[in-house]
Amino acid sequence: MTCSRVARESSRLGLQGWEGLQAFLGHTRIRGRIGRGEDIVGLGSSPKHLTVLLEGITCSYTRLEDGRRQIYGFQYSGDFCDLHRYVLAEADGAIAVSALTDCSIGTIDFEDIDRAMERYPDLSLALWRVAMREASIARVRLLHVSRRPALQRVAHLLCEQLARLRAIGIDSNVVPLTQIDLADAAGLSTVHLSRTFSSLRRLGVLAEDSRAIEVVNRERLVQLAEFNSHYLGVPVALAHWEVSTGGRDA
Amino acid sequence: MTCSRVARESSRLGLQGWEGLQAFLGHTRIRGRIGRGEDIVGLGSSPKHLTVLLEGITCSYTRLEDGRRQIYGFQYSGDFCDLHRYVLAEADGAIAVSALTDCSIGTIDFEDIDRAMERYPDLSLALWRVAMREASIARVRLLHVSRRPALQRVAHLLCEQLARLRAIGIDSNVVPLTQIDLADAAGLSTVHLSRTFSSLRRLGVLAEDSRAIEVVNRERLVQLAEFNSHYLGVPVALAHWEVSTGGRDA
DNA sequence: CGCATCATTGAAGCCCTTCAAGACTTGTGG
DNA sequence: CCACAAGTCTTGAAGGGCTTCAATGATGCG
Repeated sequence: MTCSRVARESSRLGLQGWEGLQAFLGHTRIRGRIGRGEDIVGLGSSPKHLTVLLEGITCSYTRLEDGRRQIYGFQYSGDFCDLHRYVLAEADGAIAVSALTDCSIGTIDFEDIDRAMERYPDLSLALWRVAMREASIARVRLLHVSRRPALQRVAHLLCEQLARLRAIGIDSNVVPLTQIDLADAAGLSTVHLSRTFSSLRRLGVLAEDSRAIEVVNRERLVQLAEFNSHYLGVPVALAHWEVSTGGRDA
Repeated sequence: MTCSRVARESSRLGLQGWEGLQAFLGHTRIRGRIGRGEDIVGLGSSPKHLTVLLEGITCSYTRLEDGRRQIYGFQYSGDFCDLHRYVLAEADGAIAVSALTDCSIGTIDFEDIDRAMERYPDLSLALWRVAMREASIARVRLLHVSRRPALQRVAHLLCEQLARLRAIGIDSNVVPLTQIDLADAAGLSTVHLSRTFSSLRRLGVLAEDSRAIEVVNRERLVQLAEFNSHYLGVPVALAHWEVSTGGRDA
């Protein structure tokens, strides 16, 4: 079941050939579980394989000397954790990935990717496209952090997470992150993020009582954020292919 | 002479095979001159070709409804202006490119790229790598805009421009941009950027008198910015290949 | 020479940060 | 089952970095 997520992710992001998809994903090795808070890809490390998130939520981030964290993006079930490392392995050791919930992960050796791309040249275009979507997300975040006040910035972040969750089949109104995570992604202090949440509750966008981050007025949220999901590259047709990795599931 | 810049850019960014390089760059068509301030790639448009900057400086940016501009990156002679559009043509019409100085540009049809990549599969990896370097720059900017005060942010931006200019053979202490451009890239108001420049002059980093943005103490600037050029992927060996595009030079 | 662009400086004020303390939740062990 | 600890969230108060508004100076181009 987790494996189908990988397929879905790949399919929705532009992998067009079924064969290439198989060739690529067939090499996924189930690696087992990672506890919440642990690093999946460390700051200095550069393993020779790609990490696939099978279940759970992770974030890519860097830490400043003083310990503050900047989150570049979130990964959900089926996302690649460190695709940027495939072409810039040496250059981009500055980005780490850590588990925000308990996760289960798989890996695909770079060598296997190399070989799959030799047989299916379109695969590299597909992966390039996936990587560029992440880049788009970072650019949009830059725009908001740079130019938008906290309320819109947070609203946009919430919209984005809901849209991405929906894209992998989770149609919920709850954003499964902590305020701390959102603050580190939005470039705000946790204190001010909490105050921003108060405003959003007062505006009737977030649930007043719920302990979870629950959106009760999606339309208003989108409107506040001036959210346009275009940059997420949500597909026209969302295929739901099933694929077996043939792995020993942990 | 402008054409050699294209070759140099490509070579320094990981294009390893001479043949693939030729096959790719041979399709460059000289398009002529663009005046300062003009848009090279508009906000809604999506032409079916790649734009190569042969001479001059451009920036990629988006504009908010109120007219404010966020600059994502600068392009110098030899850089691609809109490589992101090759794999995400539809999705990323939100980014425009405009000329910050008078420029001369060339184009390469997407179709020609497709064909070159069929013959030289490594070409797609090379271009992917080039695109990822841009993404790295955007991520580093996000980090600074999000977490660093104006002084360090501006210092870092200046370091980056000097490093990139040096990488294309321009070893100058002058950053050929306006304060307005830098402010829009750093996410600061022009007023505060001007004040930040005052500080940098008082610190002996920028020239006191010069009207241009002239760095007189590079070491101190790097130190202030905590600059590490790693993310720019500066090559170990910087080849200086010459290549003729065989075009009618405008 | 006049006009547009760019740069500088002052003043007022707001958004957000930091510090600090307390409430609430969750899980863990006695 | 309760006590305790650790993590998360909330709220208040003080202060600072940056923005906006406004006016002026400097530069360069037709």
